[in-house]
Amino acid sequence: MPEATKSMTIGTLAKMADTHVETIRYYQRRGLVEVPDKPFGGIRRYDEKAVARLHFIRSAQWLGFSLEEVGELLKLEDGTHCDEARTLAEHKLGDVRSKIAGLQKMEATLDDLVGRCRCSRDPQRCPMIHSLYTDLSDAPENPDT
Amino acid sequence: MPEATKSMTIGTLAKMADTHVETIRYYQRRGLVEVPDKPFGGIRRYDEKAVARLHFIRSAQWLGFSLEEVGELLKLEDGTHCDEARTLAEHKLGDVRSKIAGLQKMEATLDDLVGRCRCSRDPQRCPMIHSLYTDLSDAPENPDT
DNA sequence: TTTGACTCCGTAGTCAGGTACGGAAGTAAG
DNA sequence: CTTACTTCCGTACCTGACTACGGAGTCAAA
Repeated sequence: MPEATKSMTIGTLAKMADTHVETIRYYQRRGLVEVPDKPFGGIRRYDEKAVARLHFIRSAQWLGFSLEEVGELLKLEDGTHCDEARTLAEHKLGDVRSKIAGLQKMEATLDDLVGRCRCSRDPQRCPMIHSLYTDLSDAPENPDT
Repeated sequence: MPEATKSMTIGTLAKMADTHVETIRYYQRRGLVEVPDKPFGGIRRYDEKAVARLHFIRSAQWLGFSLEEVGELLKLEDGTHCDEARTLAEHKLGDVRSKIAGLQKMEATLDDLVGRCRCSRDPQRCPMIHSLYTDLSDAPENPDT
């Protein structure tokens, strides 16, 4: 582990994590990112852990977790609420698995669609798209909750 | 195909699609759901196709597509822009596939977590959660766009 | 030691995706 | 024909996740 980038300012941190200062502050307000102590009347500094945390938040979000859920996932980190953590992780696992299942269904449908759609010269022959409806509408019995 | 439920009112449609009247109207405003002609001074009626469309919208949304994207997917339906449609579907497919990959990574991590987290009596022993960071933070190079 | 960029912090605005409200008009049951 | 329930349509409001703004303080290079 390189100790190179220790003590970044929030601006540098933002660049490192490919996000914006205001977004980081927003996460801090929401308790997702720690607000480091600031040296008397000085400026707060951040390290690589903050970068990693921001990456994690962005990844989890991209995968469809809300910031609230991300917060829960992040609680698993401290290792102090092991039982809770396991329960939470099990829940998330269920979540993740049904998302995967749903996406795989969509993958199959889209793949099928792309496969059939070899009708470059005859638009009339491209009606299989209708399967988008039927294939998917019976997919998730009970989306989310 | 049963022709049973022809000519539902918007309220019935909402129930059938397990959604709300106002949501349907919102989709109509966004052009995702057709507004049928109304008989002079009467009330608009909807059929099974509308139900299917609403199911589709909800499924696609649940899978992480925005209403704007859902709109694009729905354009595939008329079969008149076959090339465009295929391109669009290919894009979505790429999207879907990387989401699946990301979620599978998360699944593995969570599964591992749940497996290791057999430390009901010793919280200190639960530090593997850190893998959430490292496993995921190098996952999607370029989330969304 | 001044200047320009950056930080801090609070508050306000934005955008997506709904959700709620309210009055007028349609409709169905008794 | 009245009463109760819907529909219609417009506008306003709400939540989540940012994004922008402004004034005061900090810091580092010239």
